[in-house]
Amino acid sequence: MDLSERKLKILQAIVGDFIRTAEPIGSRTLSKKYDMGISSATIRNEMSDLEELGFLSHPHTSAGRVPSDKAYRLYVNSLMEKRTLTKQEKEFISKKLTNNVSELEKTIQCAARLLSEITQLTSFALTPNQNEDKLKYINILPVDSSTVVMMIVAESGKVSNTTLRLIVPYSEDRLELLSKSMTYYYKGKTLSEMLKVDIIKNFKTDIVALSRLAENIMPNFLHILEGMLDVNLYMDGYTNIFSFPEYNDIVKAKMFLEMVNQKDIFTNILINRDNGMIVTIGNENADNHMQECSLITASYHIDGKLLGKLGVIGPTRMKYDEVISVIELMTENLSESFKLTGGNEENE
Amino acid sequence: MDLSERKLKILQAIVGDFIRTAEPIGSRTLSKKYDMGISSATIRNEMSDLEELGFLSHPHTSAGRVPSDKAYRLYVNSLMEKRTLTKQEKEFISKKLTNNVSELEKTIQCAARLLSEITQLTSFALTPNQNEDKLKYINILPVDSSTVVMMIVAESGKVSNTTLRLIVPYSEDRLELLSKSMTYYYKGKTLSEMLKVDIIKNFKTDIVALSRLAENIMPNFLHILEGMLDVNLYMDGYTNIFSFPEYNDIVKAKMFLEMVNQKDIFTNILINRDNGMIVTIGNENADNHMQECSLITASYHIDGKLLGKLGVIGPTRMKYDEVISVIELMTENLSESFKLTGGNEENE
DNA sequence: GGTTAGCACTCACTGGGTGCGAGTGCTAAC
DNA sequence: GTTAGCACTCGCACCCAGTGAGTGCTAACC
Repeated sequence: MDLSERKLKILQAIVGDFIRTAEPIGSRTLSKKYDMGISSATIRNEMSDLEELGFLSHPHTSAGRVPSDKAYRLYVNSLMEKRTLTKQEKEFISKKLTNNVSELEKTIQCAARLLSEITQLTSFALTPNQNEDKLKYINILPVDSSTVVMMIVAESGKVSNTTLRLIVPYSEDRLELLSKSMTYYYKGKTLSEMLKVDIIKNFKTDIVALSRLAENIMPNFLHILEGMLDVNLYMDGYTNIFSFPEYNDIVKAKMFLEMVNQKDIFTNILINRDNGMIVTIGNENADNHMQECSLITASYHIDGKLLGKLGVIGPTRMKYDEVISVIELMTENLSESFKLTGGNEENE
Repeated sequence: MDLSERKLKILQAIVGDFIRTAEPIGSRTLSKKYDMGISSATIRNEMSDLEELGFLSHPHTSAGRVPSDKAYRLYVNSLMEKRTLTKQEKEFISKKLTNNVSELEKTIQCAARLLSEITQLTSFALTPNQNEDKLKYINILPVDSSTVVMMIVAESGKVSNTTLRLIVPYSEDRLELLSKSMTYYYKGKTLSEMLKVDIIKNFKTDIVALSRLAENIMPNFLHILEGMLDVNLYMDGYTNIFSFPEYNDIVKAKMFLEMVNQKDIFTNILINRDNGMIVTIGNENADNHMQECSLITASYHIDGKLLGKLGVIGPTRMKYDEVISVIELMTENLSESFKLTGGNEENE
């Protein structure tokens, strides 16, 4: 199954050209464009072999050849020359990303936008999964006679707060006691562990005096915890798909847009993907509606722990070399900037 | 310029039919479908008059008539019968909206989704403009030796917090003093007033002992304030546009999607619109790319003060009666539920 | 045996031609 | 003022032939 040097060269030329032009590549075109020292007839024979091996296909008898998913896979794995970004490009990216780094969610959103601008594809960024994040403290502060703010601070620096209107009376002392007790009780537990414990029951028995207040607050507490565990998906560049001639078909464009707009499904696919740089091409994607797309994701981390994801989705005919390099650089930049500034972030 | 009863009836029939079918309406079709007691020839004469008056137009000589923007305007203003929603529909909407009312942003996001589901159009919801919201208090809390959480609470109940990494040392006392001083200084000022004051300068002179700490915190403070003033735009149902045959043209679909995806521009258009139920049809829209669209917005309020907006955008051929009724009901519901639960919200 | 020139063949695409049908505008009669 | 009748218009679907890019095969060449 090892291909000859010449076959590889031909395949590389076809994939490269097709990525650029979206037109099926003919043998004569190839022989004229690249001086390989062989005639179009010879190229035809080689192409025929490559087709038999599953690397190329024919839209119809009298058309040129089109690379298959298998060909793209070979291209990505070994034929493709990794694109090294210029210093300007690198600086541009890191400048844009470190600009307003003080807010995690906004930086991630900004990364998605930047990625779609550079690659001209549909991009997405997933905020970190906070499952393993541990509780630092809980603070309940008075706002007015019936309103309090509940604030949950995690070790990563993530903060969540919610304004609650209470139906039972409270005093500042009691609020403070409740905050302290809850902090004492949960400190060091991960957020998902906290969700699993039957909080209300435990509190009822432990701190009887506060039970009514606690009963009022606890359901909200659970709700906030759930909100903290949610990952957010930011997407950008939906309409970039229109610049690909293969999506000039209204039905195809519609299907693509409907797919990427089903955020719940899409988020799930992303969450369940392995970490690191992952490229899945066409039929390698499990999802039915993604059989004509390639999905590239990479993960970034915060203090080496919480993992979020960043990537693009587009037609299988995409500039893999460029896109991979850009995503690589961006995830590095993100991880770096989150490490340096620590938890300097605004939460949701 | 007053139209005869008969002309109005014909016009109403044409607009109604065209909204349903998207097909130009012919005189014979009309005479067969509606028993008006006049022949197709008479209808043709009336149609010809209506065309001269600018209410109808001809795609080409041998096609039926299509309503103009002027006709839609007349239809919306006087011909249309207001659609009264059934009890089931009303209950469905209010149930969906009050479901997770504890979080303002999420409720608004949910409203946008619901609206696009019901109307099958592209919907949007704008979070309230917080310009007039006044400061309640500022609280800066320690997280670890170099990290603090800054929390800004507004009178409406809106809370914003940001984790800051400080480069100067601090003590709990100093943080508390700074919080108290800032609160004292800004309490009762609106958020936009706070932005305008040269905060750093004032603080340098007022509280000399804390100047270094304040200097470190102030730029972030400004940044958070700006974030609190930002309105958020939630949109949903982008791909609904594909269900309209007039957008089967890939160029049109692309233009529409690119327009609504330019969130900055779109947000601006929405912010600058009058409050209350506003319908702009086709060329009544100032924006160039909206000449073939109708935009319907209504505003909801919170405690009778902060105004947000909710609405839809779609082809001029839309079910105005139904859409207007739904939006009306939803804004009422939103205003109501925000009033009842007060500031029971989670901020961003 | 690999390589190449030559040639017949395939097939999408384009553009002109045609018939159909829905609909109009006009006219003359009611 | 209303209506029937009729010529006319024009988009649309369909057919058909010409074009051109590209293939597959064969026979000759190195």
